[in-house]
Amino acid sequence: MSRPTVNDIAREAGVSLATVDRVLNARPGVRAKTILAVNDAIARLGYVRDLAAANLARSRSYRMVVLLPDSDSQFVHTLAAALQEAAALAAASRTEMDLRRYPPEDMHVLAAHLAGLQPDAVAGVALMAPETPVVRDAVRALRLRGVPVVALGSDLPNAGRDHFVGIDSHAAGRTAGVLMGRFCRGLTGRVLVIADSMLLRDSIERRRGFDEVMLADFPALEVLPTVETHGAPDMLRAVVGERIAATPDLAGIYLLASGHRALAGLLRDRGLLGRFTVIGHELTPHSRAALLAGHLDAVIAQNPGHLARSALRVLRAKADRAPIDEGQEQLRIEVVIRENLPADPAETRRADAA
Amino acid sequence: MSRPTVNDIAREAGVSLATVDRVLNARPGVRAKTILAVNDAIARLGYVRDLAAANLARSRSYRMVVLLPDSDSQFVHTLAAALQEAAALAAASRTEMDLRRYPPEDMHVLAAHLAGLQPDAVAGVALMAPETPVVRDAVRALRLRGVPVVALGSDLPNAGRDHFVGIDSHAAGRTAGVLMGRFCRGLTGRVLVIADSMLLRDSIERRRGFDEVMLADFPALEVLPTVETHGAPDMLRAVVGERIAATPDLAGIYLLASGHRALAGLLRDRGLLGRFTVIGHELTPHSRAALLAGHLDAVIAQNPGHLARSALRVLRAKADRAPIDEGQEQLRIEVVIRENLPADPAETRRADAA
DNA sequence: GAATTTTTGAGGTACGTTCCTCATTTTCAA
DNA sequence: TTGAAAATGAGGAACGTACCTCAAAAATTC
Repeated sequence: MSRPTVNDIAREAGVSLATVDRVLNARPGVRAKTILAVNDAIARLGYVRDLAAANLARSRSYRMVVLLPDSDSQFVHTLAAALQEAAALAAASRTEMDLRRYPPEDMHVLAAHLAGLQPDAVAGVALMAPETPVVRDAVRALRLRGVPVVALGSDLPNAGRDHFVGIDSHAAGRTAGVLMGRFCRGLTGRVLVIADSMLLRDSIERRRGFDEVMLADFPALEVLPTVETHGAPDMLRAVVGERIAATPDLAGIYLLASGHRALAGLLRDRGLLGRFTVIGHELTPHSRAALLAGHLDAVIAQNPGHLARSALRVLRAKADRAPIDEGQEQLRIEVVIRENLPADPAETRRADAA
Repeated sequence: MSRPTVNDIAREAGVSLATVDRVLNARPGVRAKTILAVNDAIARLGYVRDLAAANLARSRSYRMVVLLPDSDSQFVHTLAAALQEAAALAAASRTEMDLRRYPPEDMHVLAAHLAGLQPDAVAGVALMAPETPVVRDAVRALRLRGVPVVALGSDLPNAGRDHFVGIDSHAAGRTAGVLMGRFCRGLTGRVLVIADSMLLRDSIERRRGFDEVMLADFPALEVLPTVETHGAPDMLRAVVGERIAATPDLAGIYLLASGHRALAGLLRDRGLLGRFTVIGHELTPHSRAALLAGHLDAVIAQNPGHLARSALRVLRAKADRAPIDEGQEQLRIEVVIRENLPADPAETRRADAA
């Protein structure tokens, strides 16, 4: 009738509750034959462990440490907010989050942070960091001490992280390339690429994907060398301004990372708004505003809420040694234009309050 | 130190456990003043109800009925599979799903189905159906009997559903319009629109959004009247074939609903593959194949897995009278092109098995 | 076949909440 | 001031699982 319980399994398998428990929780002291009998009964009855009861009985709680760079990037801010929100929800299932920031320029501080984590006090770690040797070693050491590690937003493939939550930067760059090429259909000209720094793996991969597509499919467009702004708006205005002036046949601008506001300001001042196809990454208040105003044609994004929830869910699964629902944790490479811009979460909250 | 429990609240508020329980579960028989005192204590302690324990104690299980049209549409198939998968996961939290099909041509059968549901045996209903008067009345009656109803994929705004899980068809149509217009940059010509039936609300709204954008922003493109195929591939080949022949300056084709395979076949036979910009809706095995082959330029989609999980989560929240996390339940209008095509879930499973 | 080890059984407590009963106290209106 | 009604307290059982102990049974070794 109703769902079978451990007691039903015991009866069905003709063993005691204690034995069923030993099998279910992989405790020692059970003959292989008995294990099989129990598993048989489980399969016959279609037993599914009641997670609610199990977690309650364990009375275990999970402290997840999340490490983000302490940069003033809007994406990081948005992600931090999404993480807080996800953590508030996760609190109902005994998961708490400890969100920490580290100075983005010094990976030794991050490594020291990781080295200082006590395995018995931390159920898992999610971090967003570039894969430098220092970080790689720190992550490896942490995993050796038994702490699951999830790479957040930016992958750490060679650090042996347990999971990566985020999108494939190379495919994201390709997507940007296709949109740029198609939005510029019929045009012959050049495309300017702007990055914070080409030392970051994400930017490199985006650029690589972008170039691949442009070269193969849109030969009428020539992609210029990357202009680096180091996150400084002034630098962007100066360098990009000079480049625009020097490129009469400019068809498009590809913004690899941040700088939406500075670029919009520059174009506005020069009366160039809407003259080029502009494509960028990540949905932030600035890029959202630019999309709405029509200064920006498309954004390639990942959903920060999804990113945050996935990170916590995956860490929880890893901590429980439970399987992961790949379908649910697969982040999508979103293409956002003005028409499919999702409602602003801040707006929604304001409307709710009213 | 550790998380506060109901007992801590009782102590903090200076009342008994029974009173705390009455307040927490909105049971009658507590003075307003006392309620305030308890809520104060809750806020002071930062109490968060332990869902695991609460659900266990309730030992309530939730039977959700999901009703889908028994059409051979690939989207419905995909959604059904996603629902089964979501239900398997939800089983761990005492939620089971009863997926039923109804003949798509007869809303009276659906209405009878709804009328036959026992409120005490069903915790909630999700249904995908056009908003005919019969359906509207059946939904209203069901809600009056206390069963939460969620509209799935296609909204039922005038039936008073508790929630809509899906995307805004009008905005989806606008998105399709912008892509069509931009992908056809520089061209002057006509756009063919193909629908199963223009009696379906979704198709009407998509078309309306599409037209708005085309008219306002892309005057060089003229949108032709909708061709209806009634879901029949033969009909599509015949009618669309004739229309294509009659339209020498055809620039694009907008597929409002199904028919990806038939259209690809038709274009292939005539040697017209890749000649027009083709934009469609929903990611299915057929549209996926067409994207990969390059016969289809973009698809406007909603994530069926997300749709399924949202539906079950929202029903559960409604059944518990719990608040809904809007951010999480907000479906995105996805733009899918070849470069950001998510991994095929079937492929992933096969790879896992290997 | 005795001694030892391994496996199994029986029974209990705990987790944090829900929901019940019954007794007692407080409040309010007549 | 009294009587009825409303509010509160005290206590306990239950949900399904985890985890503990101790005793009994079975299997293994010499």
